[in-house]
Amino acid sequence: MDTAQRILDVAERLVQTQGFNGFSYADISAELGITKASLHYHFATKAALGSALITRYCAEFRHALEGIDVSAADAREKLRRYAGLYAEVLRQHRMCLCGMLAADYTTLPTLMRSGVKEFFDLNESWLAQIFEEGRKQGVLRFRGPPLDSARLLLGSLEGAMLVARSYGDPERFTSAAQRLLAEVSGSRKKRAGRTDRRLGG
Amino acid sequence: MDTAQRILDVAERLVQTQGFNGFSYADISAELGITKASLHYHFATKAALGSALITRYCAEFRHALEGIDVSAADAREKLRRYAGLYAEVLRQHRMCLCGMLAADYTTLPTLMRSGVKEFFDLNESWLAQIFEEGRKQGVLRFRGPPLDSARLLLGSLEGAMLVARSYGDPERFTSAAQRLLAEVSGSRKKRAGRTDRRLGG
DNA sequence: GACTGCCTACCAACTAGTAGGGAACTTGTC
DNA sequence: GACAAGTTCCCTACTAGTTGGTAGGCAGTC
Repeated sequence: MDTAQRILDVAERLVQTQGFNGFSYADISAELGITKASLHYHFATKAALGSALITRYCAEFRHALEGIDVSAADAREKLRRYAGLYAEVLRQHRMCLCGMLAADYTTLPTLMRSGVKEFFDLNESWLAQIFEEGRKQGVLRFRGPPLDSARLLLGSLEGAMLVARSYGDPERFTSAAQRLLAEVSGSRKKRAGRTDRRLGG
Repeated sequence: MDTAQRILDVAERLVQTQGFNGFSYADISAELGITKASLHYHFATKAALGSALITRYCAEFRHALEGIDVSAADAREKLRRYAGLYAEVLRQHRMCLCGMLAADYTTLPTLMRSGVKEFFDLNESWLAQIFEEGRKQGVLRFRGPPLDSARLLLGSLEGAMLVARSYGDPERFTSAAQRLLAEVSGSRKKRAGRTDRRLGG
């Protein structure tokens, strides 16, 4: 039905798997059985398509974060669910859209660049809020300002995804994410042999 | 003088800043004042150029790691110097070559793919060794197998680079790296207000 | 009659890669 | 020292295919 959405769906997957310079209008055209000219009708330029991609991704992510906010028990659980969001993306053999675009950053049109930063800002401020909340509640123990922890977690998850995807091994990610959450949230309990509940499960 | 090396120098910078699909032979040609045909004389295909890039990068990195091995005092200092390697790359507004190629991974020729994994393997095994050594010496305290810590550190540094580069802010990286090293090496000392010695300084 | 959503048929610029030639240097032979 | 043969390294000129993008038309719908 909604052609614009179907175009975005395909383009999103292509960016997340091949990068912004790794696909062309012809790829989308072939997959959707629609001409390139029609693609240009919906998204005049590749830059416009890219910007629309970021806008939609940000909105969806914001929505997911709100979902976590209302349903997760405490800050620790929220962080686990947050990491689960990434795990789910990786399970589809994809990289985070904006993580991928961060790699292509210097070749991106200006509008897209600011979109990528907005995504990171969104994530950082949400995470910082969770860290602050967790500290107040006594569930999370960490050094320094909440924003520092937020940035560390965001960057580390993006990087863990990046490497894990090269090995085609999501387990690399989940294992790193679990350990990371433990470190960054100040969990000091002995967990001999015990495996944490699966991320996002 | 050595044209092949100059080609590799330019190509390396282009990959590290724009990605493997973000530059062409024409870019190198223009910068070096040499024709595309001459480029093809030295590196028959773009795949061959890419593979040579990885091989050289791995060799240089291996050399740098050996340098750290012989000159750094203890495991903790080695990790600091290791992070300093990344900080130096970022200071040149570049991404780690193989971190960048990890983003382009699915579009890469097979030979390059295995090269990227070899780079990560090299780093992981070196780091794992350092963690093991540090644990034995009692300088490093961490949970689980050394290889897990190695993977966590590698991925996190790559990710911190990726994000910091988008903001054009190396401080984002160094700050995350310091915190990361503290967490991952089990440093529990109070460091109120104190700023760690600059990474790689 | 205007708008939507698609089409055919283009375009110039660029992509990696090839064919073939020529100047400069090195090497072996007399 | 002279000469030929080979090698190295670059050139001009070209290819087929792809890139993002455009012009203009046409059927259906409001």
